[in-house]
Order: sequence, then structure tokens, then C-alpha cells
Amino acid sequence: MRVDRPADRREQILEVAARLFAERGFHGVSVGDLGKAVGISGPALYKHFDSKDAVLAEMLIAISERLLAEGQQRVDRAGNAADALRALVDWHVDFALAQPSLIVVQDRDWRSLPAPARERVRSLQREYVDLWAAQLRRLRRGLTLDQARSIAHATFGLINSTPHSRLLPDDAMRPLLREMALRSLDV
Amino acid sequence: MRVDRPADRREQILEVAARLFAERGFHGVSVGDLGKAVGISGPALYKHFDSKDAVLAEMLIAISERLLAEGQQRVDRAGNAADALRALVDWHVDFALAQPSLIVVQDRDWRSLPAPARERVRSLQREYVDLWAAQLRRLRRGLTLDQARSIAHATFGLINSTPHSRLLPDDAMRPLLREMALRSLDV
DNA sequence: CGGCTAGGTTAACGCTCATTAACCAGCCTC
DNA sequence: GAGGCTGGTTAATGAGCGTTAACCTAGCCG
Repeated sequence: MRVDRPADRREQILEVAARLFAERGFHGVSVGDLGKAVGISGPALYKHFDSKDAVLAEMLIAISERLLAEGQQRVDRAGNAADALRALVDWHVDFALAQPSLIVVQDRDWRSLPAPARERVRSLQREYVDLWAAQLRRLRRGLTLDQARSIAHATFGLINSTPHSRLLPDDAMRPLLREMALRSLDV
Repeated sequence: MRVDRPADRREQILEVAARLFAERGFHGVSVGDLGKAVGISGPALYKHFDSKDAVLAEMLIAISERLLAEGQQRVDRAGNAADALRALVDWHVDFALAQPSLIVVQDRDWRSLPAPARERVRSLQREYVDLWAAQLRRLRRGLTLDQARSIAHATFGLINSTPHSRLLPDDAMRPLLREMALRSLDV
């Protein structure tokens, strides 16, 4: 029959898993479901991953790294703190609109990770938060680190709300989120 | 031994369940865990609730109703749209700071509800969103309903981020969230 | 040609979980 | 003081899950 690209099974599994985990939660998707959704069945998954946990781990570590790496690059290219924050907002908004499933899984299911992966993800997230926090503190000198982190967290919450509403087309959602985020940051 | 108030078992179960569900997720807490946490064991829970699902259902319906009812009252008491929005922000911020567990469970685990309860909760949430949306549209005439809803959703995301960070004491968090929320709404 | 490897299959295992069954003690009421 | 709620107990049940075992086939390589 050859319905789907045999491209790379691993990649395919990760994509499909992101969608399913987002819809029904990590524990709401069985290995059997996941297999069926990619056209193989059940235990064949173990030819590609060590465990169900490992699928989640690879998925979450990859996006945390990507979010941080690209964020860092954009900050490096920016001339000043305000520009850096604008660039960070753009990046995060684009990412949230392009990968709503990953956003959902990342903040709903990170608790299901095995301890070492969980620590890795938490640590990458902390770095990402601190990337934002540092720019905020360059811009508004009075801010403590924890204040700046709290502000960053709140703005993430704002942007990450996208997957929960999705009432407008992306072209309308993008500027709306950008402006709300920038106003919330007072940039 | 008599360690805890025997006040009302039902109530106690709901409180403890909120905390546990928030920490480990609905599927991450077994009926046995829940029983142990309130000092009874396992199946005794069925003397108070029809099922594990029913605990979640009662919890989520109750808070959705409370959020809406109080929100409605505050709007009714407000003189104009801007005051109404300020009152809604205050209410939502206070609630999120007082009941972080419920906030977490509500938006992480509503998918685990049995269909009728899920519909009830979704419908109450829609009403609550529309309460905000209506005030936004009174204030900024050009807004479509879906635009206003999207804005409300984003601001909820901002405020509901509280339980994920919690780096500052409530007294510092409250004004920070209030101001960010109001700026995000452009009020 | 012969065998290794990659990527599948189905069957079986063992565990956990929600739920039910069966039973029991104390208390309130008539 | 007999009897029925109320709120517990432990044991059993049955389903679903992640994972492992055992086996198979096709293609590549020497």
C-alpha cells in the first residue's frame, strides 16, 4: 500500500507521538496506539526506542535544546536588550504557533520523564528562562533575578496559551500574541 | 491518634486529591494513594464517591462554577468595562494564588473527565471566557468575539502560569501579575 | 550462495490499577 | 436491645499496560 513516507521511522514516531501525547496525554496513549498510528503494531516500537519513556525523553530534550539554542542566537544578534526581547518574543510566538503539540506536551507531561531526562529538561528550561531574565534586567535595572524570572514565566504562559484556544488563523494570532507579550513585558 | 480534623471526609478527599493530582497528574495518583493520603485505605473511597473519575468531576465542576459565579458578581458590581476588567483580573489573580493546585489540575487533567462532566466544565469555561470577552468588546469596539476570546485566553495563560514558577512570595507575585495582566489587556 | 541485520510479527508475562464482594464494628433509634 | 445505617476493612476480579520472547522475512554483503 505504501501510504506514508518511509522516510525515517524514528522521526515519524516522534512526530506522531507528539500529536497523540498532546491530544490524550502521555499516559492516555498506549504503546499499541502509538504503533498503530504509524502503521506498525505495538512492540515494533522497541526496534526504534528503548522504551515508551525514551520517546518522550527524546522529544522533550530536543525541543528544549532547540528553544534555547535559537533563543541564544537571536539574543546574540540583537543590538540591545529591547531588541533582544523583541526577538525572543518573535521566536517563542513562532515556535508556539508552529508546534502547539510540543508546547502542550512539554508543560503537561514533563513529570512523566524518568529522573535523568527530567533533570536535563528542567535545566535547559532554566537556562532559557534565564536568557529572558537577563535581558529584562539589562532593560530594567531594579529587577531582582527572581522577579525577572517570574515575569518571563508569565509571558511564556501568555504565549503558550495558543494551543488551548486556536480561535483565529495564525496570521491573526501572531501579531495579537506578539503585542500582548510585549505589553506584558512592558517593552 | 486523631491527627486530622474528621470534619467532612468528602471535603478532605477533594482537598487532598487536588494537591496530589496537581503534583503527579490524575493518572499518576492511584485510588490507593489517595486513600492513604487521607488516612483510610483504598476502596473506602467508594463510600464517598462513585468512582475515581467522580472525584475529578466534582472538583473541576465546583471550581468552574465558582470562577464563573464570582466573576459574574464582580462584573455586575463594576461601573464600566475597564473597572469590570480590573475586577476580573483581581479575582482571577487571587484565585490562582490561593488555589494553584486547582488551576494546574483544571488545565492539565480536564481531558480525563468522563464525557458529560467534561462537557459541563467546557461549557462553564466558555461562559467564563465570554464574560471577559464581553467586557473587552465594550471597551474596544472593533474587536470580534473570537479576537476578544483569544485575548482573554492569553491573559488566563499569563495569570495561570503562577503555579509553575512560584519564585516570589504571594505579596510580591500579586501586584506583578495584576500589572502584567492589565498591560497585556491594554486596560 | 550463505548468513547477518534491520525491522517487522504474534504470544506471553507480570504488574498495576479501578472496582466489587464480603465482612465487620459502632452508633442511633424505636 | 435489636436492627439498620455509616464508614471502614481485606481479599478477589478483571482489564490494560509496558515490556520481553520467539520467530520470521527481505535485502545487503562478502
